[in-house]
Amino acid sequence: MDSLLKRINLEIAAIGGKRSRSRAQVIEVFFRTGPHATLEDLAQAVRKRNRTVGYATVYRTMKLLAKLGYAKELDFGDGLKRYESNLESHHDHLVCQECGLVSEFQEPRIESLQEQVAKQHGFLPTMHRLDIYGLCRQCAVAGKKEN
Amino acid sequence: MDSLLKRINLEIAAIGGKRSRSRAQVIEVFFRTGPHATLEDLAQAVRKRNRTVGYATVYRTMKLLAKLGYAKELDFGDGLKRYESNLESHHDHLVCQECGLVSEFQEPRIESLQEQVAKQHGFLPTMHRLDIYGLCRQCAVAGKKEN
DNA sequence: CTCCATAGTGAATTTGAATTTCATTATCAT
DNA sequence: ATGATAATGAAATTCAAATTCACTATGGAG
Ligand SMILES: [Mn+2]
Ligand SMILES: [Mn+2]
Ligand SMILES: [Zn+2]
Ligand SMILES: [Zn+2]
Repeated sequence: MDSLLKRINLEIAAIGGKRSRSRAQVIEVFFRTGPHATLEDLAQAVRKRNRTVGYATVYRTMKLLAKLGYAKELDFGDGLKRYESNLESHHDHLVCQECGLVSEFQEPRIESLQEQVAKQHGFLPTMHRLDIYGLCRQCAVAGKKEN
Repeated sequence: MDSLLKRINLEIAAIGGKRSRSRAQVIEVFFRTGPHATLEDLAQAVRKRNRTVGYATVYRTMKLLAKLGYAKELDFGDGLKRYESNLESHHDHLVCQECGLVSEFQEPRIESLQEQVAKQHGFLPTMHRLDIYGLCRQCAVAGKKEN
């Protein structure tokens, strides 16, 4: 974590940036917070530790982390941007439309089929997004009982 | 097309709605326009035919078509809502990050693997979104030449 | 160390697509 | 025809996100 922050600061310096306490705090909170946190979530968590940090800095820092490749921007269609660490391996998402639970999965066969599809279209893929929406186990069971 | 509008009007009546000239024009333009049109695109097209139609009516009508199941809302992450007809069969999208070209594909093996994944997680899927981002054939070629 | 160009900050403001409001008009069952 | 109410369009509002700007902090040059 400390070495991670050091590495990030090096990269920031490499592109002509300086260090700052606020930004370091945002980065630390981000990597300590669970995945799929909204900007609001992150801002709350940061400001709980240091009230003086402004929303703008949280927003700017997350954009920066995304640019450097450390964070991924997510959008599950609820009008809120979410972020997750890009250090863990690639995965896709199951999003519960009832309770908002987001779970993750990996399916190499889907990944490879996507590559095939892209190739067939002469398309050079750089990323993809696969979100499956529906009801999580809990909410599916609860829904059945209501009938 | 005419019978489609009639069918839609019947469904609208069934839920206590009335008909209107403006709405009929929006619906007609929507089904005549290519897929993945933004709300702005649709509003422009409608107003080209009839200046008096307000943006609000275009927006409301598209939301209504989505609710009735005739239109699908799309979001390719550029901050603009897009709509496509839901009468054609399901497909996913290849989105060029350079020129904006959106192409479509169907891959039943991916669809079926998604079902499997959902089932494994006790998840009851209602829909999914798979977008592959990258460079279309044209832009990939153009990019190579620049190096 | 001191200087100082410039990156970073946070409060406040702005942006911009989408939605909502509201007074008016259009639809349609009776 | 009448009246209840759905639909309209201009304008106002919403809201997350981005931007502005006066000020502060950083860090390389000398
Ligand atoms: Mn995730
Ligand atoms: Mn499509
Ligand atoms: Zn759930
Ligand atoms: Zn292209």
